Amino acid sequence: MKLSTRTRYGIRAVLELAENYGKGPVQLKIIARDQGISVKYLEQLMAALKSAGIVSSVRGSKGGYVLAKSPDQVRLSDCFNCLEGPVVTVECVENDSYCPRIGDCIARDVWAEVQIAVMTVLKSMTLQSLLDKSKHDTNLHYQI
Amino acid sequence: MKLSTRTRYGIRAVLELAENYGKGPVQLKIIARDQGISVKYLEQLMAALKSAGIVSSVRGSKGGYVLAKSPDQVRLSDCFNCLEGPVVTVECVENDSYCPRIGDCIARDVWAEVQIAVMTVLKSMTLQSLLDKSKHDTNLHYQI
DNA sequence: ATAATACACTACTAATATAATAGGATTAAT
DNA sequence: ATTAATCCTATTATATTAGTAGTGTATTAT
Repeated sequence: MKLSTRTRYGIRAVLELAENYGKGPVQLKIIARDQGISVKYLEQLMAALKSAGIVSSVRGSKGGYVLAKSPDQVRLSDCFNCLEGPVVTVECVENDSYCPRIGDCIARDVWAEVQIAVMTVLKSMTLQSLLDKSKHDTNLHYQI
Repeated sequence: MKLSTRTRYGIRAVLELAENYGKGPVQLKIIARDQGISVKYLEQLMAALKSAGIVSSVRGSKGGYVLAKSPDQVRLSDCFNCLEGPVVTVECVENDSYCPRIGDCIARDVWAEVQIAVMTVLKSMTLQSLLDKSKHDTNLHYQI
């Protein structure tokens, strides 16, 4: 149950946008440089974040990306869902009609509870709450 | 963050052993048949569970596997760790010296909290508590 | 003893998913 | 027009997961 680079990179990118909220668009090449990610790969992550309504883009010269909402409106759970997909993919947890034993199955309960626990943590965090936590530090790069 | 078949199958197998606790060894071919898993694949999972001290084996004719402890002594977290590895693998959460920014990094806090949340759920469950939950049902197969 | 049974160990292969790269199209500012 | 940026699609490389195969070893029943 490893975290993909998609999610790790994507959340670092979104945190960088949160830092620059209200200061105009940030270009991909800047984020890519700061975070040590390829521009082309980052493009794909931003496309996903964009269609999820988390960021929006400004095309053309002097363009870039901005957060689509204020940092306190963006939950980590939204970013995670968008980048990583459902928290714990066990088909029967997502899809009630997947398995006929759904009423009886013990193991399903385990994964369902894990799912809820992770979502609860991620829903409780916003980009703003994360920034607040570390406002005493300067020049962060969220290098996970 | 998908769950591997190793973990899904392994936990189903262990639950089957829990059901048969005190009734002598259960053969791999029986578990494999019940759970719809290949014997050869299951062998590998049981080897891991054995070296983690969760199950033990009886070799030779009439042999098989048994739980090494009573079902209320086996936490789901133990099974999970053994089969799946650390809950959320983000190197910096496991290894303090991986990244120099560890003191500053915002994102790391996210994954550390997720890790704790998942472990808390899994530690709170034992094989016995799961069996108790479904004692009104007969002939379960934990078909996730 | 010997045959049958069942776990033990190691290596290999196939399938899938992740991670990343590449190239060209579109849009906007100068 | 030119430049700088996002947008879109396809392709490739790498890693992981899932599963198969074959041989070895211990134990029991006969």
